[in-house]
Amino acid sequence: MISKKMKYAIKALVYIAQHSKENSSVKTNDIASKAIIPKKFLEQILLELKKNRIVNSRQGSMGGYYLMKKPNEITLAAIYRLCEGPIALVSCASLNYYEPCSDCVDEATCKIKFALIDIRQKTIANFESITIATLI
Amino acid sequence: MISKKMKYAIKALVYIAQHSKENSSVKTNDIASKAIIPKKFLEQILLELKKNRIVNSRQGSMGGYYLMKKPNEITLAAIYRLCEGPIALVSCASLNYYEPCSDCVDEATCKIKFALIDIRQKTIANFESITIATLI
DNA sequence: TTTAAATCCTACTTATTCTGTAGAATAAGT
DNA sequence: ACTTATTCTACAGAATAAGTAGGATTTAAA
Repeated sequence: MISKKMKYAIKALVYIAQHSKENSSVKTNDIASKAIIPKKFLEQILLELKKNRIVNSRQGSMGGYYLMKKPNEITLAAIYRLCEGPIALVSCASLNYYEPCSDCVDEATCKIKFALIDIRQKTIANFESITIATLI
Repeated sequence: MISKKMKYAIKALVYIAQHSKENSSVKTNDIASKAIIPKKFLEQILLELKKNRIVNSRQGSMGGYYLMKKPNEITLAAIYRLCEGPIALVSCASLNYYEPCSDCVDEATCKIKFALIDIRQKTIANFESITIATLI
């Protein structure tokens, strides 16, 4: 199960994609009330999405958030990595966040590792097939 | 990422599958020391695997654990559900543990739900393709 | 029948993560 | 200046993770 953070992130991105017209931005307040997300929690999430260049923002009274990428370029995989961490089920099966298992007996012959690398590949493919565009 | 509990469960099941001969059982102590798993934690995990009829046990000095199913009948999906809960990423996309989202705006038209039901199906297929037999 | 060795059971602990809140600083438009 | 937004940092309460502790129970063998 994903965290509420990730669910809110998805809902917020979908909302922004649906409600931003040409050169416009969407306010945190609107997203929070319409998509039913605790506002102060949402602020933090949007800030993190901004740090990762998925959205950008304008401050001030005409401010708000807007997407920095096309909806079909924002994949579930990217959101997952941001909110939940590595997609791999164990660190030794991760490409970007590889770490040996502290309780590993023999990594070279560990069949669990190879099986979970296979799962990771399939999961990434699944997660990349879904984007904000498919959720609008 | 899976919990240590689940990783230990997998390792223990693999160890039992590898080391139980005809009518024999495997001791917690052996599993713990050879597979590098904290013993008291492992006890709890094996107890839970027993409650779920994946393993069975004998008490006493010749006691220990043995598989209740064939290795190829113990799927990653079953172990996951036992250790981590539902496979679905959100409760509203779960079949066995369905619950509506508390923050849902309109479930009937929620595209996130449908996308995550799709992900669930694919994940289940992936998790069922791996069994203890493939990890021996 | 006693004893040793194993599982079984319940409770507790410690650290971390999750899910938010609070409040002030900063920026921009009117 | 004033209003309205984002930005930043800190904090708090609850839940979960990852074990530990200690004894009760069961069984086989001496």
